[in-house]
Amino acid sequence: MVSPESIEEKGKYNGNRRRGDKAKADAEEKLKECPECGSKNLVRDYGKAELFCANCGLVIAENIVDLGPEWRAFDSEQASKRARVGAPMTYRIHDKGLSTLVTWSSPGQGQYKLKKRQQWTHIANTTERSFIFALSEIDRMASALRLPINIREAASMLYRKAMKKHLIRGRSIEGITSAILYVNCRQYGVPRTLEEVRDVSRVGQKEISRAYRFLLRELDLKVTPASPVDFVPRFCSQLDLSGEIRSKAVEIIKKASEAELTNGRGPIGIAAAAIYIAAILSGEHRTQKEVSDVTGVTEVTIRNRYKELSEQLDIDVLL
DNA sequence: AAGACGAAAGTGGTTGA
DNA sequence: TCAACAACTTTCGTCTT
Repeated sequence: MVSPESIEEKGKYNGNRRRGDKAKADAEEKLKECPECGSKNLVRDYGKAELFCANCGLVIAENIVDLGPEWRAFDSEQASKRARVGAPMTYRIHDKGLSTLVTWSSPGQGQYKLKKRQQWTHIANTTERSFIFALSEIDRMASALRLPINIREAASMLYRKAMKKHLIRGRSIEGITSAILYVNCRQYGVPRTLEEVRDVSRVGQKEISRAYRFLLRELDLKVTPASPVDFVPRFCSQLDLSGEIRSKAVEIIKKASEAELTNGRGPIGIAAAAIYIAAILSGEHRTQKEVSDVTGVTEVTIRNRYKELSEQLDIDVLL
């Protein structure tokens, strides 16, 4: 599931932790998985100072201490060399580069070369600018979607790849970055719905799906269809439902897929219906509207799925 | 008044000639 | 490229609690 690149990146990140933090690190070792859903996808959000599960969204700890980067920068030069996602630094480097280039051109070289050089720097300037913007957008959206760091890194790398293949020109950065996050969430088994991505994006759903299909085609990415099970923990958490209901819903989904009731159906609708049924069976009733609001599928679809499931799996749903 | 139900028409994406 | 198609949505009237 995890791409080789991100393992390398992670290794770098965890590799040389400062010694003084050993105690803190030990404390963190104990919290390796989510007590709610058992997922190991825990994310630290230093902005909000909390530790939460990327899978179900459960906040595990608040007011955690920011360990900071594992390196220390003693001056800006070092900082720019050591930072891995250094948008502001790149600005600074670029500034430097520009002025150097201009002073190099002596009067004797003529106007043509100077003009060429300016054109070149202009292009470098704008592509770099948009790249910086793309990275900051990836980070902003990933933050809003509460995605783990490995997905953010994978997203930056995918963007870089798209840039190398010249797929960005003439397309909106927002569309591409949104689509990239959508892809990566799926590849890492923590799928977000298209609506969820759209809500944190600055472009509409239509543009995101267009960019999504475009990327799949051009980079021939393989994205396995999302499983309904992947959505269950997060939806249950958002509906404030217990772990008992979560496992019941998963059980229903498994039976449904064995009975081939999931073929051709949208995974989110299946998840929604399974959760709806599980909640009723466990006496923690949620209305179709409540489930609909969280999952983004309509009540009609929940009804249709839940009818199919309850009838064909012989589940008696007594209200 | 709120929730559940289902019919009917509309939408957007996929598929196959 | 176009039309058929399945899944899903929108809308709305009706029934139940």
